[in-house]
Amino acid sequence: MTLRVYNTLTRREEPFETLEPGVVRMYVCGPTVYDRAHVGHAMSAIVFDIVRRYLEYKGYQVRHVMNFTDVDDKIIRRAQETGEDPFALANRYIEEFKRQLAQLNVLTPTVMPRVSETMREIIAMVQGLERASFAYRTDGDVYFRVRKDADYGKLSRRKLEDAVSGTRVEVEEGKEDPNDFALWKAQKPGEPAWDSPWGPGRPGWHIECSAMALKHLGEQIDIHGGGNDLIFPHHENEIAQSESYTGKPFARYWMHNGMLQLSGEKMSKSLGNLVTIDEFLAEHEADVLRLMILGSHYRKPLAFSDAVIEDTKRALARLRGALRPGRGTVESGPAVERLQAAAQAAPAAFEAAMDDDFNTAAALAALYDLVTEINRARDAGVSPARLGEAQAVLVKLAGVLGLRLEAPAAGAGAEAAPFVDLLVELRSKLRAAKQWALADEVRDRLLALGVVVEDTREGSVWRWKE
RNA sequence: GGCGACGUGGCCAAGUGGCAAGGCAAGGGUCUGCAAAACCCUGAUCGCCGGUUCGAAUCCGGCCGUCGCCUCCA
Repeated sequence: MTLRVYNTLTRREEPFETLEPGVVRMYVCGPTVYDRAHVGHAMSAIVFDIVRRYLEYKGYQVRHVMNFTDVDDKIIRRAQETGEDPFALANRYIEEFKRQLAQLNVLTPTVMPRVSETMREIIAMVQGLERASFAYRTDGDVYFRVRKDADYGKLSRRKLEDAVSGTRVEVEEGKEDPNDFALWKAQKPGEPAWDSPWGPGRPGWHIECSAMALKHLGEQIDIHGGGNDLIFPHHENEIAQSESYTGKPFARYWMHNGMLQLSGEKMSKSLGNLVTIDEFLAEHEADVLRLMILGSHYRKPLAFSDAVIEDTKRALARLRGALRPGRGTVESGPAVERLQAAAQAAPAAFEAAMDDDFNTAAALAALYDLVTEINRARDAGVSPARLGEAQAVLVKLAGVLGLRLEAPAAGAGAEAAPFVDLLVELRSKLRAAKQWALADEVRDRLLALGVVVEDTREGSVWRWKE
């Protein structure tokens, strides 16, 4: 099976072929670091983490670049409001986001460049565009000449005329066309600035990504990703700049994830309906957010609500429950054969789903099917060793999706375990003596302390409550 | 106003021409002293109306509804 990927540029699913065999160059737009990151940012990072993990599972070497936009109007404004140094402010949020990515089990991108570290390349690129008359200057500003770019609008399928008739295009002094966008902005009083051929100033919003992709991945890349709210104008403008500069097609596949919806609306700062990553992680595990995302297709909007979170927690408990050891002794026979057949079939079903434009919901269904078979086998008394073979497949495939499937490490768990063992053992004696009331009280009170006790045919087992 | 996406059982959500995945919830059953977990079973004429087709959730047209982009946005 070959991987097929939906390409926003062509609005179709296409077979995935890389520019260089075995290597994937992937650029994903990271956040503008002026405020705390919310779960929408996490979603984007997780979606492309899954893409990366699956590509690596398929044997590709992935060069994954995710940028930080640390030079920007909003950062400067925020810094002016708080009196903080804009670089210090940006740096703080960068470190915070990196920590959150690690907590979310997102593999560290190969490179995480910043605008402030890419200034030389940005300036060179603007100069190149100016030389080729794709750019022009007005005072200390430099604009991209949209009319000069014949296929401008091909990603968002927008015609220049449509935008012109709209009322929202801001009219700025000196622009030849309202659709022209800034490549370089002249310094205003109190703003940080870099020296350039056009005087002190800073880059416009879109040029950074073009420059960082060029610097770290080359003139042409395989995958360019981001949220679908970036299609226009950000990615449209990136294409315009990069392709006008190099004369070559920029990205082979444009991938865009859908937006997280909170009470039916897109989660965003302007609407104020957001949940920060730290707020989420304070109450739920990282696997919960990831499993929510995996449950639907990455291109579609995803419903985010307390009800969905709670459902997902229970679904996660089901996945984890399949990893319980069991105490059977059956080493062969129909139950074992059935389990082995399921374990063998699972990877193929999983890959078929993932090969179809990363259909994680269908891939998860393959995992749940395996879960059912493992549980069946356990009920049928299959030995821990035979069970373990199938469980290893489950753990491996879940790992490709970035799910850890590890129960949270209970704080004082290690020290408390012998005491819980003792209580459970004593309770077993009570049960043997049919002292039901006392036995039930022990179980109830342990549950209140976060310990789940379950009685099986082979004896009582316990685990920390999730 | 322009561009685009979506509407599948109580909820979340796959499926884009051939008997409608999966998860959660609900009901019934097995097991159990009880419980929990697990397993088995039960349930959808796929927004509405037309059309194409031997056959449509899936293609085409219309309508209704929801959402996104067009300004910063993952």
